[in-house]
Amino acid sequence: MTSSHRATIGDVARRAGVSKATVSFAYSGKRPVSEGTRQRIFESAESLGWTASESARALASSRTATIGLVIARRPEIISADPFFPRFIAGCEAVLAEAGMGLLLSVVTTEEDETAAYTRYAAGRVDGVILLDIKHGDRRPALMRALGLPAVMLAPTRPEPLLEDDGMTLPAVIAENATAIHELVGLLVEAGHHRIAHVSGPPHYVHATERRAAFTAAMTEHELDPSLVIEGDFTAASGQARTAELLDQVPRPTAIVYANDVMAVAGLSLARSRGLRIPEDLSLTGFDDSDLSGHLSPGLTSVSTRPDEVGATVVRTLLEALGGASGPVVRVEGPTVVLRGSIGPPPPPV
Amino acid sequence: MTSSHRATIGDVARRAGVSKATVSFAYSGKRPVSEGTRQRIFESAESLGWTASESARALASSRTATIGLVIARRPEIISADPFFPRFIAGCEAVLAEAGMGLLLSVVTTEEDETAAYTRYAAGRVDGVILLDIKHGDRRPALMRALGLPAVMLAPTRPEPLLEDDGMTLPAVIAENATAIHELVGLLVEAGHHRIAHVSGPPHYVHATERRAAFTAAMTEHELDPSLVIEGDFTAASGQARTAELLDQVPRPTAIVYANDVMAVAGLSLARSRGLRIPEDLSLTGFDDSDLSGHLSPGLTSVSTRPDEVGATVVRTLLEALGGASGPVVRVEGPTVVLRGSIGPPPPPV
DNA sequence: CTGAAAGCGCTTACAG
DNA sequence: CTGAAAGCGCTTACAG
Repeated sequence: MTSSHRATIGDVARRAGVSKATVSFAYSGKRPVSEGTRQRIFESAESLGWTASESARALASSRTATIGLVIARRPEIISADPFFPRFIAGCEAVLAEAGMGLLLSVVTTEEDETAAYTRYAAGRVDGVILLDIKHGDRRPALMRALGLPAVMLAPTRPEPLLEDDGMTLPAVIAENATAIHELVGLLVEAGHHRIAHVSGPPHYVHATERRAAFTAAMTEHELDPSLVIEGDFTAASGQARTAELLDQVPRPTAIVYANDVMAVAGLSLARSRGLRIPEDLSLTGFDDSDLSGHLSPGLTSVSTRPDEVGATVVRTLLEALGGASGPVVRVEGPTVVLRGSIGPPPPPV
Repeated sequence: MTSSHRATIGDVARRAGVSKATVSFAYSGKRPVSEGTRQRIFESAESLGWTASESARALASSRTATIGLVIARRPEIISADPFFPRFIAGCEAVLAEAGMGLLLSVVTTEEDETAAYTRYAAGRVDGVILLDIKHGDRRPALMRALGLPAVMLAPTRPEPLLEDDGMTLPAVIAENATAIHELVGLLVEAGHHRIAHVSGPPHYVHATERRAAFTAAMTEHELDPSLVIEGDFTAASGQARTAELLDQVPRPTAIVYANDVMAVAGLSLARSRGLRIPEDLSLTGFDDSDLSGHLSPGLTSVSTRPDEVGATVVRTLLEALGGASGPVVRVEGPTVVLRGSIGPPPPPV
């Protein structure tokens, strides 16, 4: 209140009658400070409304207290995916506790993606989170070139991501295969034989993992595993691929979708063709969006706990920044959420 | 390549045979630099792989080149709202061009919200974007207390947001009323009389604006404007409120929802009760989510161009940071997207 | 058109 | 338990 400008550590030190170093140590705890001195410092800081300048701290300590996240998807697809907001909320919970922040970019081209990481590497973040890992993903190499610490989230440790020298990036593994196996098992148990899968885009590791799990599960049950058709996670593809499947003779009695949006679009299309859900057709989604639980009937889906995943990813990154070498953490698998969209198949004609 | 550590402006200056000042000016353009010198500087920088440290730049120039966005909603609701990802993408487009970044927080309590803004104010951002303005919103006062420049996005300039001294925050106005009027007009034209509205939570200015527009439009057409029922933007409320409306005798022949998710949940419920869309019931949403266009039938909705809104908001904030005083920018209103979910009402019984 | 130097507000060895 | 001082890597008056 004495000055119209923002207080600095010097103002606090002067008012408390100590050195700037002592003020700094009182807050960081990196050196013991006597109780009385601490009190005076905190009081001075409070009455001056002082908080340390993050810019100055960043320059002096070479730590930005910020991590970066670059999402490389079309905005429409992000908005259809309940994963991101929950994931980010999970990240934030851990970051806020550590007094850190999240720098976010949404990009659509590889060029913009590289530009974003490059800007991040210019002293903007301490490390980054790599999502949506692709087969042969170029980002691990880019991270190394930029000297940017990173942790990746992937359904399995993808072999092509091993770096040149054999070192691997820290990773959080969140597998999806088990849930797909469970879904197929439930449908088989209910009596289904012709089960189809609408997959995600094959360049994503998580999409091919779900697809491979579907094929494996069908094979295990000695059913035809070839009813797989490629979607791209959009509502448009859910609608179009479902139309193709429903045109087949005989048509599938159940469809396992790689995400909820495609499933909801498919469900709507099936209904518009006069099919009853689940009497004529069973459907399952993936991601457990808020909408799925409140459709009529509800959409059976898979909850992936994105908030826990986000929290774990950030914790892993912070450990890696702290010097822990290449930890690989596995988070608990997703769980199936059973709702009214599945039932026994219709009686054969 | 000569050193294993990151190059600094000093390294570049030495290699190019100039002073650090000249390197700085060659990049900022704030002082003329001869063409030959520029070339040598850029070459030196490139061969050293130098980019200016953002931390140092921030400290020296008192500009963080970062803006902040705090979203105070439950993650489930964010994920149901196609607005945010597109809005953020729109922000990014402008920010990236300016070499700036976006710091994002997702919070659920007022306490965490305040904490987030407080951290931002500690030299983390140059300014913030205020979304989801509420009646009597406390944030303008908070921004002033923290000395944090801000721009707000609101459907109208809300009077309670005038600051104490009569100064107002810069604002971007994106009104929704016109589109609601249009929707009601379309339904009336098709022959509907009993039209209901499922609103958003009344503390939001944008929710009450849509609601008020509905009431006004109904009154204009000399129809009963009282069929308004309060939702909260979640699928659950869309389902529950629709159930209540369908239980009324006589029941409404058309429902105008304040967002798409509620409309989709409502549509699904109506169908599960054996109602045909649009023969028995017409429905409209708001936001134009990717899903809406690919349901069968499609959901008539309102496109709000969130990307343009985001870009405009950022431009307005950057102008304000540049010294322009309290600009108020109006962005083009949203447009109705007509799809199969509306038609003539069923013949009276 | 260019340079030498102060300064941004912290952190952290060094010294006591 | 505490202080004086150097240093983080830039930007920007001041001077020529």
